[in-house]
Amino acid sequence: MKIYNTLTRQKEEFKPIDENEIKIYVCGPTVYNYFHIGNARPFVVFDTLRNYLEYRGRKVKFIQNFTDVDDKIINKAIEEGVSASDISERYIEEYFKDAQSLNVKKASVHPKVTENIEEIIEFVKTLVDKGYAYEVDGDVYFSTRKFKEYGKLSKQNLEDLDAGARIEVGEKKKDPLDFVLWKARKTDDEIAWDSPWGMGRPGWHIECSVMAGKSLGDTIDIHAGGQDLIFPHHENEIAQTEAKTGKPFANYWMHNGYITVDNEKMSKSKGNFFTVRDILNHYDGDVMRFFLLSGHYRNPINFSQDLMEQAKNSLARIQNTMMNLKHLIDNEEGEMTEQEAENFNELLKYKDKFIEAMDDDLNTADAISAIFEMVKDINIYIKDGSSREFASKCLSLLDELTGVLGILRDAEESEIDKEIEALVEERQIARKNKDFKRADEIRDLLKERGITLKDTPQGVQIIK
RNA sequence: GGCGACAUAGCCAAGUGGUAAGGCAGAGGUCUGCAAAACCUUUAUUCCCCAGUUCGAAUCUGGGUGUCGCCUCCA
Repeated sequence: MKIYNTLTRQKEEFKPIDENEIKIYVCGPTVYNYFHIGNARPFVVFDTLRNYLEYRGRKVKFIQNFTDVDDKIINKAIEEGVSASDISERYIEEYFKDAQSLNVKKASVHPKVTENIEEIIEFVKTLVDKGYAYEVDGDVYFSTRKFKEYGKLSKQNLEDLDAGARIEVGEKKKDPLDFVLWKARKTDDEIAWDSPWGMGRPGWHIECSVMAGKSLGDTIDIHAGGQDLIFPHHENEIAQTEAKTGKPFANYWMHNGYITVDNEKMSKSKGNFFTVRDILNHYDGDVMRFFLLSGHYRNPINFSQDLMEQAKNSLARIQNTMMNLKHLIDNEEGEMTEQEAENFNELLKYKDKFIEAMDDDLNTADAISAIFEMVKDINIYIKDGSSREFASKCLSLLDELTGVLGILRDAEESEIDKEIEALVEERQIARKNKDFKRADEIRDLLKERGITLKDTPQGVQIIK
């Protein structure tokens, strides 16, 4: 498969370090709030990458951290009069709920910063010992200019960065380009750990370097995240890690594009965000996931209700075909005819197209169009009914491909209660007697209760 | 100022040298007691503009225009 590598700014053939296990690290959320759909994009995109690699027979070790100590968490804790860990624990739990709604699987490991303090201190100590970092009044900073390749990911050079850099109030670094590895505690009640430099806590960038290295080793295959992390976060991770190990940190860097609202980047600081929790009140997680995968992951996607409606309607097309196939499986029998075997064979070309698209830097938009083409052909093939075997094989093929994208999970087979069964039965009798007034009455009645009836040659199809 | 992305139908969106995929919405039709679903037909001589390279450009090159982003916490 080909992957666009931010490091080289081109698509490259993906060659794992270890053929038997692919190592992926994705920057996870700072847990101080519900996450918004912009945050959700990398979760969904890289979960899809993982699904696809596994679908192609790879084993994947997938790490996604939780930043559970940070100014924002501390501020929120003060605001609510609770401890920082109360806040982070709460939103980690909420993360898993929303992730599940989006069909984002748990990572192989979800490391937390607070569980890696010792390793972080060790890491910082090594950098100080090697002369890459220095301490000032309990703060420890990384000497950016000492790392000769600084800027290689974001393609910035030090002089240009220098011009724009600023020293924030309270910072004691020697050079505006230096960044903090360890922060001294400011007040006595602030969450802090003991260290060679006194009580304090880790800076933001160091945690990912430490947790990635701990779970995956010095060099990993793919490091991924949102485009806004390229600079400074990922640039700093490279500097720290490569200064320490002398080896490349990650072979491939993948970055997803933003979600915009009215063509502006959605972000917590701008306040123009929609949380996944909130959107779930209006749309299924499946619709949101489909929406997020309907464009290429590196392009920006605009978010609006209108576009969510489009996504919902598009997805319904695939859904309908799958429901129709289920209905056939329940009501038809028999094995595939020769013609059906031939037809099924024809469908496999769309599976090839799907794989080809996904192999090309995870082109989910093209992969989805392959599914639509398959859906169209299936609809034609089953127009006048089909054998149970054919319907069943078509359905599992669709399941296979939609499963890789993580859309259209099998809905729970909800029991049809006796009362509804009786009404459907009554309607059938009314129809037989050409009492269409009563038949339509019943159909409308059930519609109000969220149940749609479709009269097919194979009998009544009861939906939801 | 430095670095970067994007511009394709009413909307969304692939396509990166060989003559414009797919979806949504709209219109007409077939099927149906009527519906629903589905199917058929229909919707870009043209891909922001100008110039160039080429037998051939939405795709490559140069120059514009417009939009957005990173350089400060941010997915």
